[in-house]
Amino acid sequence: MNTLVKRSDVAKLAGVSEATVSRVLNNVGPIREETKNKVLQAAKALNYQPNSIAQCFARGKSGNIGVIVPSFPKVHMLSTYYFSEILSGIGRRLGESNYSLLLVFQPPDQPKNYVQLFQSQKIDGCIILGAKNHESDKEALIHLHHLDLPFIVVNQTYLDYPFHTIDAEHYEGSYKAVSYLINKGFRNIAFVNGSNDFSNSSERFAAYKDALKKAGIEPMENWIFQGNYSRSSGIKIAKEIAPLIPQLDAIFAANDRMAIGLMQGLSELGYKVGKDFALIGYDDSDIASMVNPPLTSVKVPLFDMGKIAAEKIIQMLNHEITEQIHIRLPVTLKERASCCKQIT
Amino acid sequence: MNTLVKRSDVAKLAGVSEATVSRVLNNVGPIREETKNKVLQAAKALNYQPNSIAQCFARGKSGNIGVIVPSFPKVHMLSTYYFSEILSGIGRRLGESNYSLLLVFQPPDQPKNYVQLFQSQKIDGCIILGAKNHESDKEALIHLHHLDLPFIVVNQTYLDYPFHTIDAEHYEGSYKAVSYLINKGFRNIAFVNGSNDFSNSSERFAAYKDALKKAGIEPMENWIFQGNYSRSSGIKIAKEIAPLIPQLDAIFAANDRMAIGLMQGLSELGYKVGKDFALIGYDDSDIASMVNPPLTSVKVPLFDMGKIAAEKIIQMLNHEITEQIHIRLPVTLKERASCCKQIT
DNA sequence: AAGCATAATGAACGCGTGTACATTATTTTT
DNA sequence: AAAAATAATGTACACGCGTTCATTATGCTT
Repeated sequence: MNTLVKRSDVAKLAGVSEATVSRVLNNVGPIREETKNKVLQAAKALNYQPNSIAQCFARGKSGNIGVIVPSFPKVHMLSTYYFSEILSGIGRRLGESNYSLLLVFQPPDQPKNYVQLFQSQKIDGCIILGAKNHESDKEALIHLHHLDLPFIVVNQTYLDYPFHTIDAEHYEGSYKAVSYLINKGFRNIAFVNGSNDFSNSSERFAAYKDALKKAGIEPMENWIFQGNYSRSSGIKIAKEIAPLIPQLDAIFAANDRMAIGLMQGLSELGYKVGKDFALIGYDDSDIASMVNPPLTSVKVPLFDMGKIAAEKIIQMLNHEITEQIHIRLPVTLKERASCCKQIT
Repeated sequence: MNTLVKRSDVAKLAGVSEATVSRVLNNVGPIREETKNKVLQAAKALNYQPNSIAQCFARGKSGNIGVIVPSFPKVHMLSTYYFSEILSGIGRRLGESNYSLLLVFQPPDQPKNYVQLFQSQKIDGCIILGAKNHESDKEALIHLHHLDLPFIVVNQTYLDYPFHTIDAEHYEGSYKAVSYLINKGFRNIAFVNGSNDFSNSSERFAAYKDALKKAGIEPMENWIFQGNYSRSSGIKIAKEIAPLIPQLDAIFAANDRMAIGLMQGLSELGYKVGKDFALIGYDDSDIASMVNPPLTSVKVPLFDMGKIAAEKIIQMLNHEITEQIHIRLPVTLKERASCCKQIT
């Protein structure tokens, strides 16, 4: 890789001007077939590869889509089914495009400044994962929005702001989950939610209450718990929930990791899923089918959400989008053995 | 984001030349304190952000480190503890540097050409994950190596080639695992390996045989199975292995996913881990502690491997590395309940 | 065959930065 | 105080490409 082949080399070999080389390679303007062949042949002979940076510089675009991954203390965000699936989806779509995927790990405890990424021209657009309802997060997004920068938020809905978002029907999903339990004959259903920083959580909570009420069941204040979407929080809550088990039929957890934490925690205390209580998780992550009994869960099309997010960002960069994007994908209930408790 | 602030704007406001602005911001050459302050103030006032692309262009470097993620049909590679942990480690280290992380998903079935990424100046160096022993993979790496391009291979060792590699002590890890089983009194130990495309697999296999022989046990040809590191392959192999269970004490699986597949498959056939046979996995992924019984596993410092890979690539780009890198990190055995079978 | 429209190509420049070299201001040396 | 050394700043250009504008070749009309 001593001296890279550049456009001028190709031009010289082909016996044409640099402009012609550029035109041939970019397919612009009318070109005589013969010239075209000469150029292509020369480019091939020299194994010419346009300098991406120079192209970007000349075009005034980076050709990169930034994907912002949040960071939480002690957790490797990517090692979470949720994020990795979305990221895979994004990668799949971008792989089919000419854009590159710039992975940006949001440093913890630092004020978020996505605008800088645009100002420095590092990215042309960005996809934001794991945004919270915090003021600081919202401000960062508002800042982007005010500058009319192309970005899209995945799996987080902001009611008060017209951001472009891709989300899933978490209200419906949770409603389905709880209704499913009710239809199975369970009536005493606890709810273990994740952090309220995410709109997902609020939606799930609302649906939980509504589904119960619809069935004529009054939600019980002390049957509602709050974890942080981690397995350990599920284990912790298991201890609080255990004394209530005699009265409880079922538990609805806001994600699979917490559900598994509950399973494990309660199991240690002598309560078995599918026997002493039913359990339903959320996300339908890979682990749902690995535990015993397998976990009934609400399947969220995370991969597709990533794909669509990438798709939409590309469209935005092509100015093919005029209206606000607010896509919500449907979710489905994946039945497994964790809800098989016999009603007594 | 109408018109971006550029160096000339800062120079004008500060009343100095552009070169001086550049010098102040890059900390080169002697600068009068007063001038420095003027420039910094002007830059701040205008909220100046250097154009990253222009910088890269001028410097002749992209400032990107490419991370190559392989793709296999039907699997989202990232959603695998293995890859996501390594990637997180890489991200952590790069986040502390000035390099950006360009995530490159290797399209399936396409001839690999990493050189192109360098020729187009998209990346300055790269970290390759999931490389195989296939000719095509090796050729791609040899090509890189011949051109003296900075790259490092993670978790794959090539004996015949002087590539830079970061790996873990998989021979020792497997030896430990098998010896552990033997020390616990198990003597009839089956081995379920993953694809032979990976050096990891060969190492594990060799250690399995050696550990047995060391204990005076002759490895049995028909107690050796081959999966592909997926859970479904574990489930499939469970059917083959079931008839042997009466004679078998224990199974050593080359990764956790297959181990869990075995657990599930054998469980369906009536054989319980920790009762009818002992089971030990590999990777110590998050799922190991989620299953029941929890899976004893060999813990591989994937996150650290990623961190070190990034560290080394940065050093290579700084020309701080002269000798071949061939790091192998130690692994440890993580004991859990899956090896508690009572010897009869 | 002259005139004109259009196709095909070349020449020249800008993109925003880093930096080598030239120039001027300041300090040190004698 | 003059000369020399050094600090501080400015000028000019390169980096490799896309692209506008100018120019030349070709084909078509009358």
